[in-house]
This record gives sequence, structure tokens and C-alpha cells, in this order.
Amino acid sequence: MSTAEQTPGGEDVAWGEVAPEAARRLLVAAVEAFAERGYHATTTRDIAGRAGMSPAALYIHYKTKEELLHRISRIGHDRALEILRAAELREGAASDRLADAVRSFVRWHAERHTTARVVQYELDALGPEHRAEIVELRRETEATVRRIIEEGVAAGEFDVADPSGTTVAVLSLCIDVARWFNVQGRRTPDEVGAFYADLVLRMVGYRAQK
Amino acid sequence: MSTAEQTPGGEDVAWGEVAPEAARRLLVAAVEAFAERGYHATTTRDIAGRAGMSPAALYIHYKTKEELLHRISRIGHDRALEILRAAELREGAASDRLADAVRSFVRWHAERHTTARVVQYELDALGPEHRAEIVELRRETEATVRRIIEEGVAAGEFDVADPSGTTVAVLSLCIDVARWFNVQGRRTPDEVGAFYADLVLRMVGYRAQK
DNA sequence: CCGAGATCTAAGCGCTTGCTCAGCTTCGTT
DNA sequence: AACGAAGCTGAGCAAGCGCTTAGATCTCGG
Repeated sequence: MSTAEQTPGGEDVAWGEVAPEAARRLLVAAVEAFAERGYHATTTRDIAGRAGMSPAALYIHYKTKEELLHRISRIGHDRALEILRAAELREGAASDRLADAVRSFVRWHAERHTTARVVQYELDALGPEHRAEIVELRRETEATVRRIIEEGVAAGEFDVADPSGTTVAVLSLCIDVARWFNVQGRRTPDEVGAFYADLVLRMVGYRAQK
Repeated sequence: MSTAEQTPGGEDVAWGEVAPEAARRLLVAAVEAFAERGYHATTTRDIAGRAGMSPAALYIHYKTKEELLHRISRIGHDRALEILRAAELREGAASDRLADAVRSFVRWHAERHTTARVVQYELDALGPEHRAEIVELRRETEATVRRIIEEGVAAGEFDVADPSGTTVAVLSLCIDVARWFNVQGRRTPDEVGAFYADLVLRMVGYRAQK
């Protein structure tokens, strides 16, 4: 039952790598604003205001509004990929590793749904070069999940006719958690993660041997 | 194998109820622009331009840009709900009706992915009253799927611990097809629909009796 | 053939946007 | 004590936004 990523506490705990402090405050403010209203509906004045600064201060730390989005997207995608790779490299059966991957991946999307919403749904707002960079990360994300599923098929654990198609469906299901998850909802991120791990094992045709 | 909604042909075939012709052209142009760039990144000049008209012409047929989005969203949600209700009211086992619902619902989201993208992902851009109206339609959508699943559980066809949670997951999976579906992709809308119907039957723990 | 209503355009209004810049303050180093 | 770099602000620019208005054109019943 050991899964990665246990981060209680404030919304900006996860952005420790962003320095200096003013730049981090601006980035956290941007995440909140982008998640609430969307990238294009967010003004630089709004971001600066949330960070308690004047509109001009933003441009000391970031060249453009798009660079802010890119930094958020990059860090988020790195983290998501890291979570999946950690699960992939663990010891054990493919079914255990797949369940682990889904559990921690979904938990991240629920716990950090504000960030995840920006990371997963504002891709089109990136400029061409930045988007290409992120798309490459997403390819690796997909490849990681596909590898686990293919290993499960090879080991006879899973019953999957189309591993690629199933991978797309599984990731789509997990990612979309960021869209509907509500903090006021019935379930905690942990519970949703466990529930989704079970759903995904069903999708790949895994039968628990009792 | 009989499922609803078979609409080949041009992108504006589905908007027959919108009259007069200029209003329909504007609406189709808006769907394309919103799907490509997102609501907030789309200008009224762009919409009018795609429809081959001057910027001012838009305001003869629609009071605001938001009203355009509302009309699109309303028609799309009506259609989606109609598809699910048709499947619910059909004769047969719950598993057949659920598979049918998913198959036609997913096919619509793949075939009309441009429209569906706007319908499903631009909800937040609606004004408060319009959003409330659409949210109500989505509640009914969810209730329809939940009813089928609950009937399957009651009939002993499905093995589902949490029908509400499963309903959310199933709809989330199906809706997200609109985001990733690509016309150039390997699979046709029909194939994706069939594939997803199978996945969903697995998710609800249905065992085919051979 | 007329005239009223519907449809459309050219021009542009008022406002907001992303972003810039001159100058003020703060602060670590000498 | 003096200084230069870095952080930040107030003011504001050029461009683009949603939307309006005055008037030209089209349509069609009488």
C-alpha cells in the first residue's frame, strides 16, 4: 500500500523549486487564476493583484504571461511523469504496478486539482515551441503506462486486445479527475485513487486470484 | 447492433434547427473557432470573418458572443441527453442498454468532436443563469446513466459498489473522447464507440454469459 | 411601382489588454 | 559613507476587444 506523493499543507508547498519568493507567489497566483477562469480570461493585473504586487512586477520575473503558463505546465508534467515512472520501476507484478501508478497519479490530480486543471487543459494556450516540448513529455507519460500494460499482457495477467487504445482510455479517465474533482465532494483524493485503481484493473481484464 | 445518430456529411448538417441561414453560418463558424482556440481567445471578428460577414452582422442574429456559446451548448447538451435517453428506454437487459448508451454517446463525441469540445469544455464561459440551465441538463444526463447502472446492479448483472461514483467515472471517460479524438487517428468513431462500450461493461463488472 | 421591414456594412466608440519605462527604494559590498 | 545592482511602482502606450450606430441595399406584399 506504499504510494508516492504525500503532500499536505498549503497550495504553494509543491512549488519549492521556484525562487525567489516573489516569483513563486506570482506563479501560485497564476495557477489559481488560470484554474478558475482559464488562461485567456485571466489578466496579468489579476495575477499581480493576487500576489499583492503591481502589474509591472510580473515582468521582472517572467518575460510574458505565456512564460508563466509554460513554467507551470512544465513543472506539473514533470511531476506527473515522475509519479508514473516511480510506479513503473517498483518491484512486483504488472497489476500491482498499474494499480500503484493509477492510485498515485489520480491522487495527485485530485489533491492538486487546481494545478492539474491548468497543466492538463490549458495546453493549447502555449506557444508552438513550448507546446512541442510539453507534448513530448506527454508522449513519455503515455509510453510509461503503455509499457506497464504491455508487460501485464505478456505475463498473462491482463486481457487487453489493444494496449495503445486502452492506454489512451486509462490516462484520459485519470486526467479528467482534475476537471470534476471537488474538495467538498464525498470522496477524499485517497479514496478516489483507490477506486480508480480498481476500475482500471477491471478495464485491463485483471482477475484477482483469491 | 442498432444505435442512434447516423449523420455523415458536412459539419453544419446537425444544425438544421437553426434559422435563418446566416444565423446558422455564424453558429457553425463559432463552433469551429471556439473548438480551435477556446471561447475567450476567439474574437467576434474571427467568427464573422469565417462566416463571410462583417463584424456587425453577428449582432443582428445574436445579442452577445455569450449568447452564441449558450445556443451551441444548449443544442449540444439536448442532443447528448436525447442519445442517452433513447438508449435507456430501449428494450432489453441493462447491460445491452448501457453498452448501447456508451456506444452512441461516444460515437457522437468522436464524430462531432468539434462541437462536443465546445459543449463539454467551455461551460465556465457561460453567464450565471445560462450556466445554471446547462448544469441542470448535465444533472439529468448523469441521472440517466446512473439509472441504467442501478438497474443492472438490481438485476444482478453488474458488480458495482458505488453506482454514483461509477457513473461519474463512466461519463468522464466518454466525454473526454472529445478532447483526444483525432480524425487522422487509427480508429473511426464507430470503432471507438464499440471499444468504449466494452471497457464500460468491464468497469461495471459485467460477465458475458457465453 | 412603392415603401416598410429585414439584413448587412463601414466606421468607430469606449474600454481593457499585455507590456514598457522612468524613477524610487532597498540592500549587500566596499 | 558611498555605490551599483536588483526589486518594485505609477503612469501610460499601442493594439485589440465587444459592441453600437447611421445609413446603404435587398426583399416582397400590395
